[in-house]
Amino acid sequence: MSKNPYTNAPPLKGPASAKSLADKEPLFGFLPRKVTSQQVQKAMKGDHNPFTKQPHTPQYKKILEVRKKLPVYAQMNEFLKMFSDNQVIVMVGETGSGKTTQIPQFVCFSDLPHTKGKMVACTQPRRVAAMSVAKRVADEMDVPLGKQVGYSIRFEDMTEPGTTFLKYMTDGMLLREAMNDPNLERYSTIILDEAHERTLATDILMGLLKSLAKRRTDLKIIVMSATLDALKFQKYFSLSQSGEPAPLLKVPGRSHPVEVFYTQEPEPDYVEAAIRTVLMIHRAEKPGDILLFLTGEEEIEDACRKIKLEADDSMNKDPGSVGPLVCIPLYSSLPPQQQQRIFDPPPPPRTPDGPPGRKVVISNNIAETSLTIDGIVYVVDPGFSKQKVYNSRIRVESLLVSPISKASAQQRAGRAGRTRPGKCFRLYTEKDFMKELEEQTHPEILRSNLANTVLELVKLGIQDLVRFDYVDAPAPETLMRALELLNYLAVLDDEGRLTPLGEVMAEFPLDPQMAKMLIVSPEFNCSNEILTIVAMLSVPNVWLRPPNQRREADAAKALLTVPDGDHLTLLNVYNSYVQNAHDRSWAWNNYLSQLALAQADNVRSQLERTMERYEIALVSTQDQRKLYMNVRQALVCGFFMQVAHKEGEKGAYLTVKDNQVVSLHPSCGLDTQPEWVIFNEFVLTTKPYIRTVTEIRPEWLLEFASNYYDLATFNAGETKRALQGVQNKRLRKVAGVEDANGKLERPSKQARKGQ
DNA sequence: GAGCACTGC
Repeated sequence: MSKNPYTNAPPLKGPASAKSLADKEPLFGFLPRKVTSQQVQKAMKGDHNPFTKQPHTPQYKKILEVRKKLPVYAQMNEFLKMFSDNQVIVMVGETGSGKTTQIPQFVCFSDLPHTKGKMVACTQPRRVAAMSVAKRVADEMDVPLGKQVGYSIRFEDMTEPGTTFLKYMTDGMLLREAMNDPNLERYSTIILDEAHERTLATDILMGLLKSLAKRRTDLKIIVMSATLDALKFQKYFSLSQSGEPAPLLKVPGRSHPVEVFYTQEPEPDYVEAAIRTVLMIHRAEKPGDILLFLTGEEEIEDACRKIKLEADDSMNKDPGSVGPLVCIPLYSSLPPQQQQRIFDPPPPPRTPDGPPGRKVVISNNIAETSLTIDGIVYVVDPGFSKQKVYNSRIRVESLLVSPISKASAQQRAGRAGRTRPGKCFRLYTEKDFMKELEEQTHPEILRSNLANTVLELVKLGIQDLVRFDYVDAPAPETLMRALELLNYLAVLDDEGRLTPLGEVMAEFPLDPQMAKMLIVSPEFNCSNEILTIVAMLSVPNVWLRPPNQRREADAAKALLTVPDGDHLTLLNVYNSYVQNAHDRSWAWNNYLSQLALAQADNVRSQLERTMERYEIALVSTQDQRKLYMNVRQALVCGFFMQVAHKEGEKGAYLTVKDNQVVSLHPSCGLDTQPEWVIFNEFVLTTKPYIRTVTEIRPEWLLEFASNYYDLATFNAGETKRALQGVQNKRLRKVAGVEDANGKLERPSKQARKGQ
């Protein structure tokens, strides 16, 4: 009251009064990791920032009052005691408990990282979360974002070395850091948040931290999770000899009750049932917005149209009792401006005293974790989502509509209770919920191609991949497949150690095939172009195709298409974008996503910086015909395991060695059906397709990937016969050379010879 | 002649 909060110098009244000591040294008497909640609360109450010693801004105390109401705040003492006594803690807290914002701050007060030149890290699975939580916590701690509190995500490091002591970051970013600093020396405490999501990066980090905890007994670890699968983490992090599980701190959530309804019988058509349920809610339930979960873009857009039609119809028939309804689709490939529509208020009644309007958001899983929509009172949950599955036999990741887990269903229901009590309509029976749904969604590590992960693990110094202490161990076959790929790419030697090439490859945030072709591309005088292609392949689809302008979009695409292959088309698109000065309207007029192109630009410069660091030259070839030839050869050096051979005349292709029957994807721009093609992606939709396809010559396979194209390892068949013919011709041509097999590790000489 | 669950480096 007596002090002007805007003054910089606090008035010092009595020379040695307790008050002035608290101002000058708010953390006086704090013993690292032995701090009590009384001490912390006293320091928080003071007029000066305990970490900067600056006077607090006026809003600080207002925010503090809000923080005090969070459930986790009441457990500060319990937490600090547990933090003092243990190296590893597991915490569970439902949404609204405040754990993500408060626990890292409690840790800072106890750990005092700034006094020892260390940091507290808190990981998040998503970039937006890392950014927005850091901003909130900076406000709460009354410091500018990027100073004492900061965040670190790909493309953006909002931290100040020497100043930042609380850092929010993506899990992938911490994993990257671990590759160059296996002991994570700069951190005194590491908090893994949202561990229940079981992202690949969080799973690997848990394994690393478990072993690091034994080497660095000074490192504290906190695993935070939303659901009740805490016991698994507690047992996993049981570090003591006695095998006692890590201690658990439970924090209650703060949300409103949600009443759950099930169907009496299983629904044969969940989309139809979902539409019916939404309309039923609209007619019969009190005001409040609806969230409907479906699986993909097409399903969502389709349902939107049908609901709109039916709702308009029913309002026109019965304007006295049915209000207007707006349908808002939500999925990530929507332009941001359209995604913003989910925050629009519901429509007003048609007449001043008519029935109120309602908003229904129809979303895929993005609304389950990544985005929260306030005002949702009703959730309609058909119980399905698209999930990634990995088939190690044919090395293909695909998306499959599958039943969700119980944990997912609970998360979805919870979306109805964020602002007031709500209702959740599950379009399956209670018996199915109890008996058929898995407890948890399978962790990503069990559903992915692990080529990249294995490369990361080897780079992290893990020698025995099979015996690495995974929270959930992947199938040995999946690991073998990954090792096989890395071996053919010459990333690993026969002892499973990184080759010098592998060392460099691991530095690139790319799949191994792409990293390989980028690194060898200077040998083909086209690293400038391969860099562009790699960047374009690393971002979402750049082609826009609005449903009512398909013909125009296809025509625009045809103008940019290079008939030799889709990879070269991507190169052409990027170059045209740059020639047109990165112009937004140029992109728009050509039915291209400016957002994706800008992202490609960003990725390209990041990769270029890494190339510079490892002195990988950026070179090009002037003659376009020669250039395209060189680019296609470089593609072979990375993607020789993704080749298909035309069989017969009907347009069927057979993938090399795996012998999968595939077709060229309709988006493919090739003007003929070449005998040999290299592809970026195998997609399994209505049938198996290969996407982003470029013509190659079979002799390049024998020349640049002789290990893989050792014909003795091929099953008899059309592909082998064709390759045999090419090989015989080559042998005749280079008569006098005893061994025509090139060395995979040294494509350079082979390549130069070919020019 | 068909997509594109979502993240992350």
